[in-house]
Amino acid sequence: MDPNDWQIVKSTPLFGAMPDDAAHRLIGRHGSTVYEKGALLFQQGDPAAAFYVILDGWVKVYRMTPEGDEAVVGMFSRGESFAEAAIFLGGQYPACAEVATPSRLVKIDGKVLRTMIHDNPDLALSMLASASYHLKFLVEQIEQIKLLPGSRRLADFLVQLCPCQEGTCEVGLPYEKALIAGRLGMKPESFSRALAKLRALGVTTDHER
Amino acid sequence: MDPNDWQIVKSTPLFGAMPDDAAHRLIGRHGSTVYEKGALLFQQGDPAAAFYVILDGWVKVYRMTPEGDEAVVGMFSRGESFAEAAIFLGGQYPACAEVATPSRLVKIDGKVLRTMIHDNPDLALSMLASASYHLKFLVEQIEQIKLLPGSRRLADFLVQLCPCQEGTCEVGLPYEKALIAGRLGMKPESFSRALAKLRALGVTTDHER
DNA sequence: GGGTTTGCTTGATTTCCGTCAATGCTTTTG
DNA sequence: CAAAAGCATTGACGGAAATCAAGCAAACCC
Repeated sequence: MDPNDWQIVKSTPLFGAMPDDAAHRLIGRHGSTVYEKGALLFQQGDPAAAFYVILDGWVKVYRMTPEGDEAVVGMFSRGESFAEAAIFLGGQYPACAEVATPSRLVKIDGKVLRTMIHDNPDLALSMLASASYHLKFLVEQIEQIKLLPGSRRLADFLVQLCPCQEGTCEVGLPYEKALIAGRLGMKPESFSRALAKLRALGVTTDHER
Repeated sequence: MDPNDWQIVKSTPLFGAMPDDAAHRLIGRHGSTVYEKGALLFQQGDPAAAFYVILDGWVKVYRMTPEGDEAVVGMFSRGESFAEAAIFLGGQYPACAEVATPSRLVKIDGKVLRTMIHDNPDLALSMLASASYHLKFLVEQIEQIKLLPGSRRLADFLVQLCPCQEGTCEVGLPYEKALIAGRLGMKPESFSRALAKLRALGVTTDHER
């Protein structure tokens, strides 16, 4: 595996706390895989056999209703892992995952992970930390959806992207606007209007800020 | 500890997978505590030192905005544990917890838990299962809030309470209506109207169904 | 038992957001 | 280069829910 990639893997809370040889064993020999935009990684109900670490790109995790509507429950990018929790949920992914931009991912086998946890309790603690982090994120997302109007959610989202604390700054949107809209729990049209509202308060836009 | 209580504790996924002596050590000597309605267990930002198992009653877990609005992110009752994840989040509770009905709880020290996980890897696996379950629950809740109208959410909530699959049945509401409203992501007024809507479809109400 | 408090319902109004539809812009493709 | 496809914006409309405010009922308390 490329040393750069290795560094990304080691930057995750999960692998960071793990001895190198254990990490090597988990990742296995195949290393990373390249996926094109739109590729389906798994669907809700599929047997949960593996989880993923992102080396590059963005992945959308969402739920589908029988009627075909979708609700985005998470967007993940470089240095993040997702679907670890599904490994422990008794067999099935509770959501779907789709590649949102061209991406490179490392796929990690669930069975190997379980046996390794059994041997290495510290690993379990970092898995718990990772799961807890995702939990906290979801709790915050519920709070936002319940309490804040859409334009406010968008504003918060943009501020989170800003590298600087004060003054003006410019950020590139990480992925398609329709996707951001989904992530924020609204339709693309509402997203546009929310952006227009912010424009009145000094937000310029050229696909950026 | 009362044998009845002990059975409840053992019915949780967390303690069920644990040898009895380990469970005893975790719970410690004090056993259960009685809380009255409205008691604050912890607030977001408090140092996360312990988590809880419910022997009786209901506990509301919620987030507060600086403006004072609150968003309920979970309601827990007999046989459930909550705030386990916070133990692994680096020190702070990400939400508040308040006793919603008179309750009896067991408080479990986080440090003891961590050292025990270190000694007992199977325990880690059941903690992960428990955390994953909460995660899945939150994912489903986000889906519901985003995609379903309030009256539909209320209907689903009532159906979940029904013991029987078909025919008519009668259920007592587990806690105050305003709280149910919060749990479902709406205001008490909207809750009332949603109930009125269902009444047109054959739902009678006398504080029950 | 009268008075207060608390919880629930109802009404009128407003805001927000989703839907449907039309248009412009950019990118792709033959 | 022109045609087509995809994405973003904008407008008009409707429905759902929040807000403000009032009315009712049961529970609680001297």
